Amino acid sequence: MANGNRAKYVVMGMLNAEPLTGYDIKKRFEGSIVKFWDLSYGQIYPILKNLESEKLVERTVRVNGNRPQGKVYNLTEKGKQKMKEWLLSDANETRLKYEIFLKLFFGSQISVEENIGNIREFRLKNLKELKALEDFETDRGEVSKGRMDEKKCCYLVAMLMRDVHKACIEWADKAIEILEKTSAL
Amino acid sequence: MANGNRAKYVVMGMLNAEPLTGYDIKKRFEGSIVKFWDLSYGQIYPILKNLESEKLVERTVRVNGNRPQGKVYNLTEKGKQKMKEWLLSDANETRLKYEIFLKLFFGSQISVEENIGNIREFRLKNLKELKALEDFETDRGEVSKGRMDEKKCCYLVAMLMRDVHKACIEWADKAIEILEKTSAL
DNA sequence: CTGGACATGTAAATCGTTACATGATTCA
DNA sequence: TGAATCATGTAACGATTTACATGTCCAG
Repeated sequence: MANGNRAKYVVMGMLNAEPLTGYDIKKRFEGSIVKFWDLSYGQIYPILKNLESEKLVERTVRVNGNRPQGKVYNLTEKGKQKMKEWLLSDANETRLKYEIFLKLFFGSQISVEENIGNIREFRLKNLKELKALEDFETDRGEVSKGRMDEKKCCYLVAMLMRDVHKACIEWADKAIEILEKTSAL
Repeated sequence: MANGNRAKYVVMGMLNAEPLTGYDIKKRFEGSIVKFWDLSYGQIYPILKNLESEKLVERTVRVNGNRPQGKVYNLTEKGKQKMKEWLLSDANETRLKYEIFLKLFFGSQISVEENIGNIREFRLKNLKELKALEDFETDRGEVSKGRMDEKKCCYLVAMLMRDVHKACIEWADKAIEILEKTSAL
């Protein structure tokens, strides 16, 4: 397993919250905080088929009026178990993989000014991501005894993302300052 | 091009600094700050073949004594041009893709204590990465007029990585505190 | 003379994206 | 009636990993 089959668990995690069609799953990413984990239909439908054959999900038919309209999947007990196992397994890969690292690493192949340009762009993108996060930052979730409600989960994820983007922006400011000194020398 | 052919540019970037064999390229990642961008032989050799057919690299033979020993590649003028183009192109993807996001996002499916466990592990891994960075943090590079020397590049990358890992650790402390309050309620 | 580092590659499998094909329903 | 949205899927390609196969050179 190259990277631990994350896509599979994204699907299962979503189905654990509520029964959904493949189409629904795709749509759930829009406006979601985990939109960067977006799956394509080319992944979703085969995964659903696969999960069904493993009896990790069950298929029912969504009825609208008297017509069938969509295959709705929901997580079985076995599926819930598998999902929990994954949630409790070791999270791998804490390493960062920003393209800016690579460009900066090879930065001696371009001028200082050009490097500053790249950093400015990196800063700008982080700023945009930060702004996009604002919607998620407000609701801390209920203070419910011993339970993790979904809002609290979302809040914590948003908080981490915000902090990382902020750190990147602050770094960019420092880096530009250092390089401008070099440049002005 | 799904993600802009980064692997190709990693190879070219390395060859721009010095002529190397495929084997050398692989070894260059060990102990390097961009070790997370490690390529497999299954990628390196086909890429090298490909770059040669595009005349972006040239092959010579490394001679050791009087025996040939390894195919050494170096970047052609055309290759340097391509590399520069990439360095000046828009860096895409500033989004973070930590597995912890996903686990936290689905965190309502496990207990608060289990979530705290995951966060603690995330914290620990960031701490390890931080320590591994210490070697790179020292040398700021020469203050050379208008040029980006390799040490400065390395220093800036290390600085960014360090800042991000620090932000993650600080977030983890805050998050654990919040969750412990919930738990103790 | 043997194990480890040097060195080059291929095959298979997995993972993921993009583009395409198809068709039903809904609403203006 | 035509566009948008709902809905399901496949095919082709591209990226990446893992495992395998092969062989040389050098030091102890």
